[in-house]
Amino acid sequence: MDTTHTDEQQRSAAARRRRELLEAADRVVLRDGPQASMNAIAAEAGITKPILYRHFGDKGGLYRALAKRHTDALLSALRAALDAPAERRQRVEATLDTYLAAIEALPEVYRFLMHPAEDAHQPEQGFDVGRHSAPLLRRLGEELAMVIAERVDLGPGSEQLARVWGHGIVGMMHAAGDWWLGERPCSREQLVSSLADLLWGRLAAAGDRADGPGF
Amino acid sequence: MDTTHTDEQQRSAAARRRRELLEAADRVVLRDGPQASMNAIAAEAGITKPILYRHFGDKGGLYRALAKRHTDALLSALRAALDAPAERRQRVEATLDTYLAAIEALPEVYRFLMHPAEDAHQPEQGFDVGRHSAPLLRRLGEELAMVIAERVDLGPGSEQLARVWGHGIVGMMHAAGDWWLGERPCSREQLVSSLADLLWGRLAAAGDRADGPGF
DNA sequence: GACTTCTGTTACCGCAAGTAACACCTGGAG
DNA sequence: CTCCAGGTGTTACTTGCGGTAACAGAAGTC
Repeated sequence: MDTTHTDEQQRSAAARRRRELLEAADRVVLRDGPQASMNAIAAEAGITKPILYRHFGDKGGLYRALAKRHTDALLSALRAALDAPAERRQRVEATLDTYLAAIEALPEVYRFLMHPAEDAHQPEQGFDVGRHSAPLLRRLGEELAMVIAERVDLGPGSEQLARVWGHGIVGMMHAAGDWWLGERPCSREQLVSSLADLLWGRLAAAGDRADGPGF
Repeated sequence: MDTTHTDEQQRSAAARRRRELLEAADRVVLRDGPQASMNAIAAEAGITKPILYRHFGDKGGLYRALAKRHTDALLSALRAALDAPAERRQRVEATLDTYLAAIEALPEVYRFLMHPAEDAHQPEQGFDVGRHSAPLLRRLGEELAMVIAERVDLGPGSEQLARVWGHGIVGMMHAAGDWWLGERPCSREQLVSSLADLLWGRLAAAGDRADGPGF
């Protein structure tokens, strides 16, 4: 082609710019929390607001682009743990541990993805993360359901059972991880094995205590 | 004791007013979704903004008061199911069913408690529910942990195990319920028994499918 | 009648999302 | 060389929210 701007060059330039903007947004969000303003993000990127809006449409669009990066990274790590060649319990534990290690390593990213507007000292402006955290959990749940359905022999109604379990297990992992990240009541290994024990029916198998009719 | 305003009368009048305001806020939130504005709530109550602020401090205060009502109601229903005299599996199922019945009966309340800013067509102003949904789930998790710890014989480390399980089970129930409420893929009874099966270790007990190394 | 206290109001501030309108550069077309 | 097209970027604005003075009336107390 010619010496100058072809369409492809323009497109790749735009994509590169988009990546730069996303990285700037990432820095600001990780520094200021989820209530980072569009002005602040634009300033971090060295530009002004309307450019952000030209690239991402609105704040939700920017957020979605930002969340997709992290979400995809987490998902591929989980898939790897889930597909490793080992027996079931080990793989469940590895998957739980991968998730917990991820949220432990980058708690700001995690909080940004899952919790809207942490410290709203001023008004409550902030990324509407709640609306988008559901999609992440849903994706995880569906993904896990697929894996369960295609690997475990559950008899009739297996598909529905697998989906219920997929979402339920993801929710268990998420809630326990959220609580653990806040209080750090035990080591990661302990948490992993406790959760795996739960999934392995230890609650059902345990005996009642001396007092009361038992749980 | 005069003919008119004693302190107690004033206090009870203030409390009654507060209840009226909360009921108005409830109506607006349930009609307009979580992004209901303070102006709209004040208008519904037949007054103007500053009065709301005198009563509740700020928007978060109003939200907390609003959430506490629903949360307390849900919690007492769950406690009843959890404390019923029956064997463990039946009580687990009854508790799950109570929770699911509650969110099924009043999905708007549920969404308000759990999901921030549903339809932000305008900006993303809305109640910062995410910050407060965590407390609800935490309360549920801790409550369940107490029940488990005092009823089930778990041997050494039982307290930590019970807390992990409490939060994990609550998260499982929450995520599965959220997904079920959105997609309605099966009946409530089916969901309940599927989740109970999961807790009873059916995932661990199931065999591998013909292909692959098994999950 | 003055003083407090509770009710309520109007009018404003600050700040954030989002937009319109304008300015600049750079390369190709007549 | 000039004019146009499409990208970059800007300033300045609107709208709508949370939140807050500052003020006004009613009613009981001294």
